Amino acid sequence: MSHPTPVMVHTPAHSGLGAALTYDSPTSLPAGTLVRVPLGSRELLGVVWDSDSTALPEDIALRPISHCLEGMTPLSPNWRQLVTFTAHYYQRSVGEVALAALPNQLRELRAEQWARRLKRKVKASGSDAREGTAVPQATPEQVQVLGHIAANPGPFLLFGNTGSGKTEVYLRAAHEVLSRDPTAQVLVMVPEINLTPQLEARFRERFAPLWGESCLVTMHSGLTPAQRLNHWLAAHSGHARIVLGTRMSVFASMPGLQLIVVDEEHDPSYKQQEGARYSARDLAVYRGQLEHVKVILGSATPSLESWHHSRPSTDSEPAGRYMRLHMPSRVGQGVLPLVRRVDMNRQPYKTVFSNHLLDAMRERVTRGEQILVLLNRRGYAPVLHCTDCGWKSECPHCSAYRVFHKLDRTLRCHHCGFTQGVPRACPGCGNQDISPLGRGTEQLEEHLGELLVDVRRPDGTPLRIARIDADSTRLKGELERQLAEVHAGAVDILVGTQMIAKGHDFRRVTLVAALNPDGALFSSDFRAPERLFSLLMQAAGRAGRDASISLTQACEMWVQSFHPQHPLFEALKQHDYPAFAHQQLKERQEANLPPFSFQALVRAEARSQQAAQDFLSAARDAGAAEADQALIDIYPAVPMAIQRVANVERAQMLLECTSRKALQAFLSHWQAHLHALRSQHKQVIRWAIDVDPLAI
DNA sequence: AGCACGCCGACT
DNA sequence: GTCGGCGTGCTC
Repeated sequence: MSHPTPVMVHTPAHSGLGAALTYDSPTSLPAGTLVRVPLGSRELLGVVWDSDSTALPEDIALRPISHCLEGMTPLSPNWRQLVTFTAHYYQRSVGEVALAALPNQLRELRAEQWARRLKRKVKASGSDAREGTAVPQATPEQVQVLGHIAANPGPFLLFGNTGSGKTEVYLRAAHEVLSRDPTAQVLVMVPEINLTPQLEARFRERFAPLWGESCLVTMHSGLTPAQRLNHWLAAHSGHARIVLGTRMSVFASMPGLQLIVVDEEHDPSYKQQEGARYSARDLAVYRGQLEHVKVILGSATPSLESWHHSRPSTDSEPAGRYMRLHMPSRVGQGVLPLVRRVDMNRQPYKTVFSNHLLDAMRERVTRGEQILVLLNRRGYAPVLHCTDCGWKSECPHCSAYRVFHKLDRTLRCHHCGFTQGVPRACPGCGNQDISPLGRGTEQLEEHLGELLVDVRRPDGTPLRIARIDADSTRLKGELERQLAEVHAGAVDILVGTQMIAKGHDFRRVTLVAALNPDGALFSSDFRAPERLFSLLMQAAGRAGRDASISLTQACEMWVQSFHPQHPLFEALKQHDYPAFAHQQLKERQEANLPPFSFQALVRAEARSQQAAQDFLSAARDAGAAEADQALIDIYPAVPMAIQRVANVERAQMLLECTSRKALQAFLSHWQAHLHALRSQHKQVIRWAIDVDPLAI
């Protein structure tokens, strides 16, 4: 008996093979079964898909399925629906999304290896429960929040400062579902797992004593292929009760899923920035609805989207779709740091550290306390420049300057990676005197060392400054090593990029300084203030987490700015996210920006800027009539902020609409035009649609 | 996207 | 004489 079987394989949407391919199978295979199928001269992993009414191509002889990966439960209808939705919403092929959501090694596994693995797995499952540690008493606030979560369908926006005890709420909510039902599973998502090892530690500490070490698995890009496969199988089989992972884990196959937690839900790293550009946070909410499972989004500075969606009802307007739960207190004796603004207009020209700040830093170090200094620019200086002829360290391949790295005396392009040694003399005029322009973390570290050379720690030894950024942590394990040094108290001042503001508790930090945050205030990117506020709040949250210190000495967050009266800093001073959000949302509403409208971005890359823009303009013309009818604005094509990267010219075109549905419907029709246009614009290297883009 | 097939320049 | 450049075109 012959069964025509639809199978999804990894084929891109623009190949004419966007839908399922039909294969021949001797037996009827249930949808969700993993199979290997021939395609051309290759053999690929595929997933048997739901047979809809897709017409079979008549003139093609069906090839047989090579074999199926037996002994594994088929992927569930919910999983397939999540994948289908993602593909449609983000304008990609279903096969691409489905196969990208599966561990890579599953693709390479041949039948014999598969059989061996299944046998091995059975004996591996044993319980190894360990000694438990005391579970803290829930605060009245936590009890109340948990009560709301139990009594309402969600999704919930858990709004609470660093240290307000959000993690304890996650733990208890997870414990509740896991202990009620022995097959229940919980998905916990974090922005970047290596930045938040503490969360993993707390989940392990709480649940390993109950259900063994293997009850929790992680999913992130740092796993080896073998680990990824093992962890994926543990989740898929239901053996792992808690999956803790980054954005990719939203696609984890979890048959017993009962709860989804998205920690730091505002974090931009939830948005995938290549391939299918999905938002794992948005998909988590969709998945929750699909699987009738509660979703908790947590943040001290929620995304304005989530804040808006969780607005309480007013006289004129109904409440948003999410339920907002507020946790205002800080657990323990910790108090929120005092925010101090330094008006840089009153400082001498080119001041890096105001004297006030330096004095405060000296005082803290002398007392044996730690300091964080934030600057969002790595390297020594962002530009090298000749005072004679005006030569600047431009990258020959990008429309950007190469950054001067003094430590290894190189000029490095942070966009394409092009690196050269620093020239001895100006390449333009031979002048020996070329000088750095602007400041990066390397220079800051050096400069600070000179300024504080006379400062001694309580034990009389000289102070130590360390730098943490993408350069200093390039080697594997280096971040952990450096952080351990800070925790051990070997470092007094930590200079770094936003990396150090995320996730880590530095218990003895009592002063955090942001040196030059003004760039985000007047940025062309309308989300820049939101990101800055979140970064500063998070950085402020690093300070004063050690009760013994905060009792004796107030913690401080210093902000040096030329616009100290800016409402963003006012709100920061009051630790008042709601005020900030209110002001920002008002601006967004007036300008009709998200969350009051929905956007999509088409990006094109070509050898010449003209070719990239021509393609986009043609696409605009092709969709003009339909877009007009659907009340969609298509803006003219423009060069991207960094127009050229690695000798490729980039252009983009923005689409905007007040209806998400209308925009989505338009995009799926328009795709076909774009594919057709692509063949007429042969100079275009590639193009892609980014739905709900984060940066424009 | 792969991967083959296919038709033109510098090497063992 | 071949090795190999990447331009079209096909894959159930």
